[in-house]
Amino acid sequence: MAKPYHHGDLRAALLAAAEEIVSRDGVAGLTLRGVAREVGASHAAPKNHFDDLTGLVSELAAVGFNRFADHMQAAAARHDGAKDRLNAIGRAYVEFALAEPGLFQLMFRGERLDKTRPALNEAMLRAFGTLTGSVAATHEGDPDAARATRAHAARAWSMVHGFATLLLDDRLNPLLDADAPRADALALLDDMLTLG
Amino acid sequence: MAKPYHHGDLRAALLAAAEEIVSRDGVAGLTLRGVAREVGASHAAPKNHFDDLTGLVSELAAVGFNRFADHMQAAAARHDGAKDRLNAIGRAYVEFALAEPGLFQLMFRGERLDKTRPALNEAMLRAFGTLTGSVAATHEGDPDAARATRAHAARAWSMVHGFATLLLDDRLNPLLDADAPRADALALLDDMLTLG
DNA sequence: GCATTAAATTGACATCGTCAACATTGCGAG
DNA sequence: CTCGCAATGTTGACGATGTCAATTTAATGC
Repeated sequence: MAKPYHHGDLRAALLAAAEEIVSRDGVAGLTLRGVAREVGASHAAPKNHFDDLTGLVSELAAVGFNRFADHMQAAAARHDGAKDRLNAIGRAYVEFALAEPGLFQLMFRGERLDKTRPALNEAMLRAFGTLTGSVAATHEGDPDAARATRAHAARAWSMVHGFATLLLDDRLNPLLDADAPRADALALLDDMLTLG
Repeated sequence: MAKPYHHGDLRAALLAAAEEIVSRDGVAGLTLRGVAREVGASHAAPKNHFDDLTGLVSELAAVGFNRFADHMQAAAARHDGAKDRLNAIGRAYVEFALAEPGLFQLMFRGERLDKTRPALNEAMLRAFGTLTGSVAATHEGDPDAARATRAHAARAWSMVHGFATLLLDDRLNPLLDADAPRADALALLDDMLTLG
């Protein structure tokens, strides 16, 4: 699908422009007319490919979640053992948020996200599935695994997500080295993950 | 300050209306003209008390953070022992987010927040101070307390914040009982906090 | 009592999302 | 091959929003 016609592939161009804008101006700077302007199209052009702003944001979020899942899976593949893998995934979670803060925030901006869109729903399942699946692997052979697994998954997920979120919002500064907050954040994350 | 004149106390009325709107329509429904309309003032009336939308949001966030701090401190006061207190604060953190989802999300919407406003800055310090301070209390007498305390604080904070955030965004549903997700969430939180 | 200053209103402007009407292009049926 | 149709894009309009400048109204201080 999405063969060239008038423009070439306007849909892809719009998505690329949207990502560029989000990375440059943050999620608040993302506007339907802005992306259209950036690719030299008319202000209502996006309507044909995405229905409205929610549609564009949701499709871009889907792209983000797929890249997010890729990043975590690649990190997991580089480690052996259930526990090491889980920690690697957690680190990848935060690394992604730091590498693409605008995109990450967009992916978790609930108000302008239509999670029923197939692309987004599927990408979310993929991303979160790699995380929770990795937790389940640390409970192999556990008799009453269900409850403990659930709690562990929720804790690991909440921990890295909260850390990433607070970090991007400059809320952890009181806990970080003022000279190199970015690098210190990853050191702090490692301390958290290996805390016992 | 803020004695009555034309309206009575328009500043307080605007803040109350803003909170009402946020709680009813969510943070996306909060608009300068909307709050002015709600109190029967002209559309530019808020400009005199808050400079712009960022100002209004920041002042409302300050109110929220103070209430947030109160809620956590009250919960802490109801328990004895450093560890019980910390868990109680964590529960209060999530309870607050569930009780006032709109306000909580507004308080953590970085883009429209001016953290240099004295009221907001002070309220944030108060809220986060009770949490991190409570963590420090669990490390009394620890020789090399500094590093471990920092990691514990970051972990506790990230955990409850991530949990609250994911919960409000309907992202934890795969882990929750579909029949009573709200109640199950608090049970899951308790499992997380007492995990070992 | 009066002037100064704070508080509030009015009107305007640019931008945004969205919609309806219209134009253009590409594609396939005959 | 061509002609009609549906997919793509464009234009113009509407209401809503944030913000600003100019103006009016009321309270406060001397």
